[in-house]
Amino acid sequence: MRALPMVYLITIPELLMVTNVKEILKKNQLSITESRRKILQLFYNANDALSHADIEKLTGDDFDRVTIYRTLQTFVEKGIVHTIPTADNSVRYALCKDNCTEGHHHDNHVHFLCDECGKTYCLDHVTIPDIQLPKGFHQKQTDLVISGVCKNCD
Amino acid sequence: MRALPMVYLITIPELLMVTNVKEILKKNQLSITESRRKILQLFYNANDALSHADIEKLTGDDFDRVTIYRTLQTFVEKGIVHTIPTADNSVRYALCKDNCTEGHHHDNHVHFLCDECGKTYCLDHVTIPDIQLPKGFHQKQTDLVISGVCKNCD
DNA sequence: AAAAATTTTGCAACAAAGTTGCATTTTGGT
DNA sequence: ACCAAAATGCAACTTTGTTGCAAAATTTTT
Ligand SMILES: [Mn+2]
Ligand SMILES: [Mn+2]
Ligand SMILES: [Zn+2]
Ligand SMILES: [Zn+2]
Repeated sequence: MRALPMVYLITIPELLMVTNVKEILKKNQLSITESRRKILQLFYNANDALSHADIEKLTGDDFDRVTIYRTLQTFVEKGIVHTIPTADNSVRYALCKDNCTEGHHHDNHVHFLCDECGKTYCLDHVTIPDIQLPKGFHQKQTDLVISGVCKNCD
Repeated sequence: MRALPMVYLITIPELLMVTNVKEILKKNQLSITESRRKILQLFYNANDALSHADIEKLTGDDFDRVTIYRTLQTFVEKGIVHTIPTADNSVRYALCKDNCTEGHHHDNHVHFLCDECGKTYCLDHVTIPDIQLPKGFHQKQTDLVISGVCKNCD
């Protein structure tokens, strides 16, 4: 009989992670509530963007739908997460990695949507090129979303 | 008393325009119905993109909401109009000017959304630059939407 | 540590947006 | 004019998002 493969179970001390999230909330002058802690933690655990529906599923019935809407809105306002518009009309949210501040986002990176697995990626190192607009048009925000097949579904 | 300003009223013969729209429907192997004719005509009259809500207002209660949804869906499938994703999660539709065919769109131009007047422009002459994606990612569709202040609201 | 002030949450009610099934009407072809 | 196929209208339903307000939780003050 062959030996079973060795499995290393690494447990990350929750206290550390929670503290981390707490610090971020404090830094942004937000009161520490269960919903904000848990939802922000979800973003740190996920490696892709989350929709409102995703969060609703992941949190079960811990929180009311309205609370999730308001929490996401707050995070966007504070520059903690940014929104990603999609062609199918369902906004996703992802952590801001650039130093975004209250009311001012700097996430000028490209977003990728996989048609296969549905994942939304922040391509943090792919920046949006400058676009020359016709006379009279003044640019404030630019969203570049590419869809196709991701590296996992390749 | 000053003379009133001269007003030139130009009436465009409806028959001509309708025929034009009819031809486009025929070319796309779609049966000529009142809703398709009227909605397609709306797009030819408008110089900016239209949302489902816009069309609902413009057509009054001529058609059911569901018919408008289905008509737009058909137009998109046939390559007559293309969708424009927006940050506020409301899809707009605009005529395809490139030679798009059934199931294959080629509208790789930039879209502009005015924060002031809410208009959506197809910047047909501003093309989306090529984006170099990380290994393993395969590009199918690209949407570049810029928001700000348009030339009219400047 | 307790009380007061402020903020956040959950609930209910509502509005807007979109989908589906099916009977009726309209369209295109003979 | 007739028939088959396609499109429409209607009803019912789901999903998504918003608002007001009382209750609960958090922060600040004492
Ligand atoms: Mn991003
Ligand atoms: Mn366009
Ligand atoms: Zn994928
Ligand atoms: Zn404008």
